[in-house]
Amino acid sequence: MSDYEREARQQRVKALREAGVDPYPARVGPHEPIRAVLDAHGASDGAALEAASPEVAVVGRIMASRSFGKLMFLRLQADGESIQVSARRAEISPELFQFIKDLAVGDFARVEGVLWRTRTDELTVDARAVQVLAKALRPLPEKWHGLTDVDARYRQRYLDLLANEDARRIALIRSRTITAMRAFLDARGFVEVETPVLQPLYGGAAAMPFTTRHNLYDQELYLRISDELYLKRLVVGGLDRVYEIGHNFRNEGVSRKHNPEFTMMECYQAYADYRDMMGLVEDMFREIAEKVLGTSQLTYQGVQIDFGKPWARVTMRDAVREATGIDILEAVDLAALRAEVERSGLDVEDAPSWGVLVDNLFSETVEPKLLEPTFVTDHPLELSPLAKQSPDSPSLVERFEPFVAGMELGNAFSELNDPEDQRLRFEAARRARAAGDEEAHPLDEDYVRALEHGLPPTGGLGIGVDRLVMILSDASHIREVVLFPHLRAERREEPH
RNA sequence: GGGCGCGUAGCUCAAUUGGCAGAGCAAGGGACUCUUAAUCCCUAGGUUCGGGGUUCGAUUCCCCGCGCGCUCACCA
Repeated sequence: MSDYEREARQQRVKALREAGVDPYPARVGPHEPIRAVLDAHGASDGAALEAASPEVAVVGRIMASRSFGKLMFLRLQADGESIQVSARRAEISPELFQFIKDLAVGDFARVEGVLWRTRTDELTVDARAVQVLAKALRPLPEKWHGLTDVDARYRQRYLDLLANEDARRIALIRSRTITAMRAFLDARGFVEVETPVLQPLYGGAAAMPFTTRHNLYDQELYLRISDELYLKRLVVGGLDRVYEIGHNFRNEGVSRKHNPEFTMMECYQAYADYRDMMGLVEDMFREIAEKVLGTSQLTYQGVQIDFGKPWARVTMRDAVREATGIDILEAVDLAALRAEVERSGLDVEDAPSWGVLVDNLFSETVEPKLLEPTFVTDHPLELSPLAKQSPDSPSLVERFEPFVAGMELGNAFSELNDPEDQRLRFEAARRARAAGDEEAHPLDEDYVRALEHGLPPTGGLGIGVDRLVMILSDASHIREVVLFPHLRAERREEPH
């Protein structure tokens, strides 16, 4: 590939070295944040600055450069803040002036100088001394179209962050969201823990795992698809309120809402049930939105969302009945439900079991309409091997999923703590597995043993953090909220 | 995995019916003491994603491959 520009930049680096200047020095001279300079002098007018001639030193990346012969302007940017720098031939030596001229857009520098205001009243540091901090060998993206190539934006996120304000905004919203989530849980007495990512047996969700191996123990391992079973073991152990924010890995499709590696917050609260967890979600989302955005009201992809109000609550049965006229508790087995679906003329994919058919009905007729924050409750038992059976209906469990803007943001239930029931559920899943359902939950003997020692009644909740950040940042694709999303392997560029 | 679309200079994009591959920005040289996408002159920069085919001639048409996007399926 052609590297005309790169060679020119390498020449500059070489010239600096030959002149005895380290282009990548180990020490940065004294300086203050650009924000501090703006705060201290942003209100001073030109006359006041001229009288005081305040001296400042700032550091940053050179984002723009405009030269007028004996005068030049640079824009220095650091940590999202920027300030203009000037160099005036009349004020400094010819050597220093040339040195500044030889700096390139993309380079890092420290500038000591005197504050003044230009004719356009812009606060500007007039350089008196300049230290090169790091030379760039490749250029920044084009300055006003920015970087729009989607693939490049994800593969070289650093360029995206430099060129596109929105990328930075989303990264900061993500950080503040997680900070606010921690603060919320910490304040309620939840203990943050870390459980294994490498698991000898995966569980806690219905999904295909990534597999790996530990050489020394000659052991097959899985990257976790969920941390649920470990967190509940901790509740058995007396950590009554625990949570973990971490990555789960699911060896499945990639879509607007799915990244194979994603961030999940799971929390478990002893002596609580799924209704308590609904209250927790309402409080948590309201508090996070207020902390991150300053308001509980927001717009996601044109949809108005208000986390200040209580969420709508609807059972899966009522939601499906309202959308289709079919009562899933009247059509109690697969044959009956199939007949109902057929009679209704709905375009719903057939399924191998009653529970899956209910889920298909729900996904296709209800889910896209759930724009307002809504808890959908009481799912088929068969789809929920870790949730407690509903006292009102043997075919349902105490479970809910929070939906916002048609997107499922999590999952929660009253945790199944009856070890014998748990064993039966696992065995049912094992039969489904034997019948070809690759995603059926594997039997975890050690987990059943833990339940046998006693798990108190416990409410559990998982929240898809990436999707929550999508909602809060109005991002349409999960890749926008993951700094380095999963991509196909790149063909390696030839080394230079 | 299926369908549709896209791939041209470092970046953002053009290129008539199939007829000399271009512009802006960035880069190099020059002019310029008030710019904010500065302006002006000059220069350089291309395996048109890769391979094959049709044709006198392919960025353009066809086939295969690669990559990316959208979408469907999958993902409770």
